[in-house]
Parts: sequence; structure tokens; C-alpha cells
Amino acid sequence: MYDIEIGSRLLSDTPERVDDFRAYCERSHRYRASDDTRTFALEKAYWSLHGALEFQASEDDSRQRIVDLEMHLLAVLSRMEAYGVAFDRGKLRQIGSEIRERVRTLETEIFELVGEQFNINSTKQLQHILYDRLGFPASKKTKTGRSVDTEVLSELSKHYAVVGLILEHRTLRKLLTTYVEGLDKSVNPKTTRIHTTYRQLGAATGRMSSESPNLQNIPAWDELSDRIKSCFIASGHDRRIMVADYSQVELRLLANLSEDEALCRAFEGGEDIHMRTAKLLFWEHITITPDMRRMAKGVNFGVIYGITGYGLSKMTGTTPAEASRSIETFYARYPRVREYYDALLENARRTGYVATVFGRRRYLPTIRDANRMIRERTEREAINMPIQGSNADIIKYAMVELSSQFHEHGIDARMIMQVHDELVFDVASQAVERTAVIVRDVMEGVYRARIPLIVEIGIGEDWHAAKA
DNA sequence: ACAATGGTCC
DNA sequence: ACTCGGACCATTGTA
Repeated sequence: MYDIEIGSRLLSDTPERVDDFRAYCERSHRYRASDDTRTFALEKAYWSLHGALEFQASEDDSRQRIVDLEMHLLAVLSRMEAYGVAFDRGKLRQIGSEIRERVRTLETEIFELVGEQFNINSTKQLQHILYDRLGFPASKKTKTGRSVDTEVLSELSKHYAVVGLILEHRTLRKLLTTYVEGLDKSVNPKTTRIHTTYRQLGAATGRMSSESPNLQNIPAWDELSDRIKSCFIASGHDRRIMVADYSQVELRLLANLSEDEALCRAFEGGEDIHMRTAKLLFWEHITITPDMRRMAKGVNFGVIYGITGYGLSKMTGTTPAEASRSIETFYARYPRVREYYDALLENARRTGYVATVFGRRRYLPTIRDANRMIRERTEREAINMPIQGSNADIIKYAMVELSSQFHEHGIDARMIMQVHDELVFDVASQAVERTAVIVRDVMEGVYRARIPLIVEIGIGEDWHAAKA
């Protein structure tokens, strides 16, 4: 028996859990502890968190709350990492062969059309082929030359068929190297599962990050991505994957933080929030087209990031002027949002920091910088942090609470992944119903406000099936 | 080893 | 002129 005090709490009391801590220490702090130095490793993990927390929880009433949260989460994460995610390697390799075959075909076609062979993955060689050999017009520049990113290539592909093939080739190569081959290498041969490492304070806002492999940027938007996700499976035939994600959490938080009446009502009406904003932005139109809804969705997200008209226009494909008008209209329809941001920035300039609903802080020393670019960037960081950070606090708190409730109720369910506003569980089939009730109650219950958080739950044999 | 470029996620 | 918040990773090419 070991008694390890982490923070102010006694968190572990069995050898198994201490080993979990040690695994966590080794994985996340690049420190390899021998058996007789486990106490030292634990202290190191503790102090590492403690040091990072100095920046996010300096002396005030909220400090202990954040420290407690992170120290409890440390144990939860160590168990998630050690347990890992079951993975269907055979299925992944099948997908890999199919992609490889298509990539080969594309390369043949591209070389045929271009009239010579070259390395399509090389930015430098691609620039030379497109702009010098073929004489296509270059539109955007990078620091060192003429850009060949997706935006530029999409425009060119309207006129030149070969560019469309190059775009497809690039997408498939990305999928193949980063995801298919990357995930294949990440399968631990001993456990046959994938064990990521979470950086608990990986982002300045309080969010976590995931590395080796990063399970927080697995593709999600097309059929091939769905197939890759379907390789993440339940750990037995009598088990299921359960996905629980917060619906529109950042906009709901904005509604609560700003107390804007129209934004609150938009949620209380139960209507699709992007459609609701579209109707407010384009009130003079009888029908809302998909383009209008896309614009509204862009504005809704953009406002959370402290958007500029220029940035929004890049995202939605409209002109900067039209994008700026939409942003102005957004603030006119949701006036308290602008007031909230004005007050937030004023406060940040005065105190030097912004904070989440839990009191987690981000210090912004450049909020009064003489350089306008730096100052405005800092203002956008200030606007984004309370929303992104509160989201992080809330889901972290839910993770700690869920872990403890599973234990308390003897539920055969394991938390296996976190993707910012989504939790994934590996659950015994017979426990699925009870687990779903607990998951929803806890996730929705950890934060209460006028506009409540809504959790959507899906169940399936794999990660994709559970989300569908 | 490292910078630059590009791409994936929330 | 103007590059929207927060991350991680692969590849190429230069050092």
C-alpha cells in the first residue's frame, strides 16, 4: 500500500493506482522512473502541474478549485492512457491498401497530364511545375515563394483539370501518412490498443492536447474518414462504444456569459442556432438559402474567435465588405454580446488577465502593446479564452465526476477519449442504459445556468457507428 | 536538427 | 494592408 498525497487530497491508496500514476509520469513528462523512484516521479508530476498552474490559477479564491480539479484529473487521465482504445488494425490496413492504389492511379494521371514526373509532395517542385512549366497564374504568396495551398489550388482547379487531381492526391496522402500509417504505428503490440498521451495543460486556455498519437484531430468529414473512425472499436464483443458530446457548447456559454436576450431566446426556442442567426442577419429575405445559413454559421463561430471581416470572408468565400456587414448585423441583433466583449477587454486591460467561469486565468501582458497587430491579436485571445477555457473546465470537471460515479455505482464502463467537447466510453453492453443516464446527468449537471448545456449520446460497435 | 509549408481537429 | 481562437503532425529541403 502506498499513500500518495497529490495536492491536498489523498488520491491513491493501492499499488495499481500508483503504477497508473507512474505510467502517466513516464508518458507525459518524459521521465522514466524505476520502481524505487516512483515517489519521486509522482512528486515530479505534481510539481509539473503545480508549476503550470501558477500561470492559470494564481492567488485568489478560485485557486484551490482549479488545483483540486487538475490534481483529480491527473488520476483519471493516467487510467485513460493506460487502458487505451481497442483498435481494428486489419480494417485499417485494408483502407490503407485502397488509398495507396488510388494514390498510384492519381500519380500516373498527373504525370501524364503534366508531361513529366516530379514529387507532388514537394511544395518547391509543385510551384515549379504549376507556375513555371505550365504557366498557371500564381495568386497568393508565402514568405519564400508562390503558395500552392488548398485555397489557391481550388481556384486553379476550376480552369485546369490536373489541379483537381493534385488536390485529391494531397488529401489522400494526408490521410494515408498521418492517419492510416500513423495510427498503425501507434498500436501498442503488447496491448494491441492505442494509448495516447494527454497534455493536461496543453493549451493556454486550459484545454488539453493529445499526442503520440493525437486522437483529437482524427478526420471527421467524409466517407473515408468515417471508415478510419470505425477502426476505433469496443474492447470486446460484449461491449459498446458510447459517445457523449456537448451540443453547441461554446455558443451556449456565450449566451450565458453575455446574457444577451436574443441569443438566449434563440436557444430557448429550440431552433437550429445557425438558422436562427441566419434569419436575423437576412431578415428581409423570405427563404434562407444554404449559403445564408453557411454565412450565419461562420459568423456564429467567428464571433467566438474575435473575428475580423477579412477572416470571415476567407472562411465563407464572400467579400470582406459583406462579411464585415454580417458581423455588424450580428452585433446589432445580439447587442449584449458586444457589450460583454467591451467590458471583458476593458477588464483585461485593467487587471492584465481574463478568466473562465471556474476562475482559471490567462494572463495577457501584450493587451496594451504598442504594436497594433500584436495588441489586436491579444484582444482576440482575450475574447476567445473565457469561452474555450470554460468549456475545458466544464468537461474536465465532468470527467472527474464521472470517473468517481462509475466507481461508486460499480458501472462497467471506461472513459477512453476526450476530444474537447466530446467524451468516448468503452461500456459493457449490459451497462449501456445505466451508463447513458449517469453520463448525461453528470455532463449536463456540472454547469448550470439560464441556457443549460445539452449532451447528445450515441452508442455503437465503433467510434463512427456511435456518432452516426 | 530545424524552418517552412500545408493539413487535420474542436 | 488587413491572415479568426486553441492544438499536433508529416514532408521537404536546408543546415
